[in-house]
Amino acid sequence: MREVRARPLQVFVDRLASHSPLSQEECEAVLSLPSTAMKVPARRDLGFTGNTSHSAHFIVSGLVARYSLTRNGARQLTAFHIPGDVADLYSLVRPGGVAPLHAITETTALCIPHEAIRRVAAAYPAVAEAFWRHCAIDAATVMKWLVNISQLPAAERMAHLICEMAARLGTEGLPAISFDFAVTQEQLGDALGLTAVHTNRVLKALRNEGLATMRGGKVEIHNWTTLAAYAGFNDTYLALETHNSSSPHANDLANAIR
Amino acid sequence: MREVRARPLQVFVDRLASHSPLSQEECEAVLSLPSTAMKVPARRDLGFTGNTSHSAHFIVSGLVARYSLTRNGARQLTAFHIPGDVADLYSLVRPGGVAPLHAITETTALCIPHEAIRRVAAAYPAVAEAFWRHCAIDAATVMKWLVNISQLPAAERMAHLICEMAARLGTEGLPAISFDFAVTQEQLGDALGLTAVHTNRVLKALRNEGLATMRGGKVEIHNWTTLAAYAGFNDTYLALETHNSSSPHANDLANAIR
DNA sequence: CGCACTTTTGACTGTGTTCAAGTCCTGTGG
DNA sequence: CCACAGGACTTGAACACAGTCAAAAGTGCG
Repeated sequence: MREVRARPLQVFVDRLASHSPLSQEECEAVLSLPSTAMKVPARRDLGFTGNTSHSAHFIVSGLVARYSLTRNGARQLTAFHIPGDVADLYSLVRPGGVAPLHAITETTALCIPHEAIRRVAAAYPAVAEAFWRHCAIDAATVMKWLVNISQLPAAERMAHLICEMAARLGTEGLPAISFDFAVTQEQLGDALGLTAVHTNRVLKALRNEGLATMRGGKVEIHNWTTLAAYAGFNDTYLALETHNSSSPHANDLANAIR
Repeated sequence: MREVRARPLQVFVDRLASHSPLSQEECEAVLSLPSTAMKVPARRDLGFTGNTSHSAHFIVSGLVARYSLTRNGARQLTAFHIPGDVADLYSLVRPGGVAPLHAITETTALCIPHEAIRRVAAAYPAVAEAFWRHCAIDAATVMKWLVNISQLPAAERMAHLICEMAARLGTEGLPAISFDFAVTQEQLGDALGLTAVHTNRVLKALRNEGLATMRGGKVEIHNWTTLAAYAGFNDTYLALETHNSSSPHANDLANAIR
């Protein structure tokens, strides 16, 4: 833990501004939020005391998973968080019901005290709404995972997750067709509700079908259109680039697929 | 559609106040929100124009389900909404990404324009936070469904849903041990990710195990403690009665189960 | 170089699906 | 009051997707 260099929250502001219109002053208010940096090695939880939280965690770098455990030890991942996300912004309104966060790769995060966030949200309604929307997009993603896990066969679920990560990691409204995604097959299975064995078989099938390859922590999408069609992927729920989009046609393209 | 009698939103205020501390003035502000009543017969969607929404829907009476459809026509319910819920409060921050709502029984709802809600939220930060929390509790429920559908066998999932509805429909922190839940087995299956056939078999099993009976649109819980233990149910995620609780021991009891 | 973890593959099993038929229940019209 | 129709519910039998168990091959790190 150490005090942080100038403007570390710029990426967060960019993310908020991508889905919510914010004035210069409002951006400044978010940028000036106090924060403390923490570095978490791979395969460790970001520490909470118990399951009660007093600060939110902004992801600067790394890959983080939110998860839940069941009685019999089964693990279900409920989100992947990438740089620019505040992994547990919802903890502001549900401090006693936070799910644990696990650093999949080495992660740098900024802890932002709830009171500071609440102060900014109270002073700037548009910022409060942006925070709320940030949470709502996360909720929409969870709902999509619910529908997919419940209704899609394993291979389509896998393809959909790959599309989702590609869309989120992409820039300028275009999905990333090649990106780092350093999850093990077991973690991937925990996200998709599959065993590691079946995850392996599904990845093999996607590879053989020429849709996507996932190996050594990297994803290669062979043909975005084909993969997205196979997965039934439509990026609307991610609310990417609805404001100030420099390439609005990209969304149209993705939407047209389905 | 007709203009509405005095204080129809009192139940909503009560709900908000149950999880968020609100002053008299803040309660008044919510109560004075403009609204238009609508009555929807059973087995009809609450109508939206397209999937874009300009108002939120407060449920006065009836049972409403939120759902998503997949390409191949499969249906997944993603929430049950009971009186006191605003079924689509999140539509305020994601007006273009709303999921359809289906009236399972005859339903009376109040349409509240987004601008009016936004105005009150901007004027009263505590109200904004209460709205945000209302959405966050819904999101936590969806996350719980995700974990259950992905990780629990069918019977435990069913038991968990029965516990959840009992807890939500209960009063004074105590779960309802007997309540109306007029879903068909097909709808129940759509909520749990099961076929109607298997739903029927699971209900039969729960009946034979003496855990709960569901018949004719009514649920009877034979032994709450046994059922909750069987389902691994813990009501924390529902954030019931965290403020102004007249019987705080009730939560302790429920939490003690797990 | 050796140990631990991850990935890969095979064979068998089981939970839940699919297909099919039959029963119950309720509302409606003769 | 009864016949009928259409849902909803119930049950059976066969099947399939994914899980379980087991073992081997690959990978990376100390």
